[in-house]
Amino acid sequence: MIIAEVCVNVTANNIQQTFIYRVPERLKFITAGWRVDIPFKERKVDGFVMSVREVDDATTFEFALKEITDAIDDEAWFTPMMMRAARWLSEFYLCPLSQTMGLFMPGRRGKKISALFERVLKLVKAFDAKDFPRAVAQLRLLKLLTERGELRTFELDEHKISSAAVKALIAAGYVVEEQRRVLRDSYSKLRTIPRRFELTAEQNLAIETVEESLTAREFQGFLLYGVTGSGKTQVYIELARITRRLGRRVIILVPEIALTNQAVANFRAHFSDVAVIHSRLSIAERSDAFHRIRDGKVGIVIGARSALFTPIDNVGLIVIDEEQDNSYKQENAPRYHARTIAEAFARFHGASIVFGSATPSLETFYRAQCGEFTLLRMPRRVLDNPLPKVECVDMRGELKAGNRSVLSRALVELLKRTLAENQQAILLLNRRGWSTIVMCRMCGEVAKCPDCGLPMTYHADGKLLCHRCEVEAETPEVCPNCGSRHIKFLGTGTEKLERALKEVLPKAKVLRMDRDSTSGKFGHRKILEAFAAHEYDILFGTQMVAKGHDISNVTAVGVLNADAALSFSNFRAAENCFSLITQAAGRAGRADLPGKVIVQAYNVDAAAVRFGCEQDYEKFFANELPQREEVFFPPFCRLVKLLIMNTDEAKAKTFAKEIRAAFRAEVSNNPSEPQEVFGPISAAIANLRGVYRFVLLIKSTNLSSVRNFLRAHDLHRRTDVIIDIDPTTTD
DNA sequence: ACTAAAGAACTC
DNA sequence: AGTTCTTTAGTG
Repeated sequence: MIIAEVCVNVTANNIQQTFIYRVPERLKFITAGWRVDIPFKERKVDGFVMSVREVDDATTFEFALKEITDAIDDEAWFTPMMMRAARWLSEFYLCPLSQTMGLFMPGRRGKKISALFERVLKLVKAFDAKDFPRAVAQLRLLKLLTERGELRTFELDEHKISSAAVKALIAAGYVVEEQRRVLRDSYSKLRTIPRRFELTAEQNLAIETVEESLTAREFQGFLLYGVTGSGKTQVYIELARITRRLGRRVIILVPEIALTNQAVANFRAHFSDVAVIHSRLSIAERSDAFHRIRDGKVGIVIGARSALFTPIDNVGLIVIDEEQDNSYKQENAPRYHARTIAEAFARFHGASIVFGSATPSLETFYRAQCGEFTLLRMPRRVLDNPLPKVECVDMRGELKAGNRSVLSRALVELLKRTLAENQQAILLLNRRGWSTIVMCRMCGEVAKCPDCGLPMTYHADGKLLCHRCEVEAETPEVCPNCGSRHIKFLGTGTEKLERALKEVLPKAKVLRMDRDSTSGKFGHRKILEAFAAHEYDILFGTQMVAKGHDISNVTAVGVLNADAALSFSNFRAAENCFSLITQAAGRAGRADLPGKVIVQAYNVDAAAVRFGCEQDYEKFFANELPQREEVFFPPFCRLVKLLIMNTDEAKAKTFAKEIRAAFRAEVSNNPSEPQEVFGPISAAIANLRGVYRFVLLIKSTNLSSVRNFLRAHDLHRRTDVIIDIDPTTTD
């Protein structure tokens, strides 16, 4: 009798074990990695075969075995490496195996994705044109086929060839029709012209250093710390070339879908076997990319964090570009960090991993400083382009001088000068919408999201929108609290900025880029292409205008409300603020034109703003690191956030306190291995649709001891506790 | 004593 | 998660 160990694909925290099913004779081809249909309790669900083994017919189990109903695909979906990775993820993040296996599928549910086929006509017999004196259409087809070798049937219409003509030629034996699988790839035409630059000495040194490790085929980590415009992409491309030459594969990760275009275009200029993976591809398209990867037809996979979860094997190099970017963290279950996983995968493969950034995360730079990773410095821009000049404007001073606009006088001046010289500008304002707060002038009541309590943003369409949970509401005409009609719209978002720009610079062509203006798979691309083609003078929007792209005619950059991030009670606030200023400033003057940047802030003395304007990461790091040590936060510990939920506020709080007490009692806190637990405090969303939420924050230098504690108390199997390992926020 | 509702247990 | 089994609260 053949039995299979099956991971049942139902999302439930309390199912953490696998189940045994009998494999019927007709399905005995099934091996580990197959997706199958199975009965589960009184339901029909899908599952993943983790292993298969033969047992004696007389073997009995304490439970009655059920039979696998059917196989889903035509081959095993999961490779051994995918299953190993899923197992590791499930252990590391304490989440169900079904959830982490699900990461490796194009769609969450175990549905077979149908392949797309096209019909192709081919010439198989020589012909004599004289034999077709009246059959003009037939002759046209024969000539086309001679020219091109083959013709796809959907092209017949445009050549005015009827199906009758085709039929006649097939019957006469000149032409055959074949079916061929089409692999959908909407990025297939995207590429740039390869630009060959002389590599700088620093680039060469970085490449040579990593090359040694690539050749050794052993795990090693590198931090490529290069200022904006220092040519990191060129280094990635050369490293990919070396890796491919060694017969191994490459994964390139970028933080956001919007950044894949640029990366794909750059790599396609040098490599023909590039696949793109990200969550906005259609399931079919992603499935076809999987197919090409599984067949070994892909050497380089580029994409956002989900590009880690493909059937790729023999990986020699993983690159994490802009490694400090918080979008690498998945905020819903499974709550993984792509940087952490990439490192683990690189160890599995014996691959080199390169973390790239102009503003590395404190964690990664610290690890490099401690010698865990090799630090590769590129402190100069390519072609000796200078870093842009940054001027910091104190907005309190503007207010005193009577300027109540969002745009400082210096910035308006800079924009006018830039446009007069026929150059372009980028403005960053990290809030979308019209105004960020809607408040009653009489009683101070602020419009808040009914679901999560976050102040709602007023949008130009007249609606209120919650930016955390997307809830929409009508704008009140009278205050719901006191009935007053005096309602104020405070704070500035990108929509209001648009009007301000049009008032000050009526002739300028301005283009807004934020989540609202970039819907669709290629929304970002269209905007960036139009701006790069100089159809617009000023590109303005949220942080997506600051990320990664390289437009050579941009000489001016403005960062509005640069210190806004500092008002968040997040231990990473300073880091985020610093990095945003530096990244935005880096967009200016990348070619032969020098750049000028204006940073507008209220809190101009804050270290993050000061060092951001100096674009001096190492000074910022030296200033920030001791502060982190003092308050015992990463990189000096790991964080584990527990979110405890209950409709009864007191019950939630009491349970949280019980966990805290148990932790203090059971987990050692010797000085060599400090571990602490804080809370319970009310979560940022203190009440979500009637459910109270409290946070316990565990700080530890030993993650596995925390994991053991959580497992011992079955906290990972509960539905009223969310475990977030390495969270990005602490509330 | 009986019923409805909330909680716990189970799924090969 | 979804289903069933078990305990508890509510009713007169």
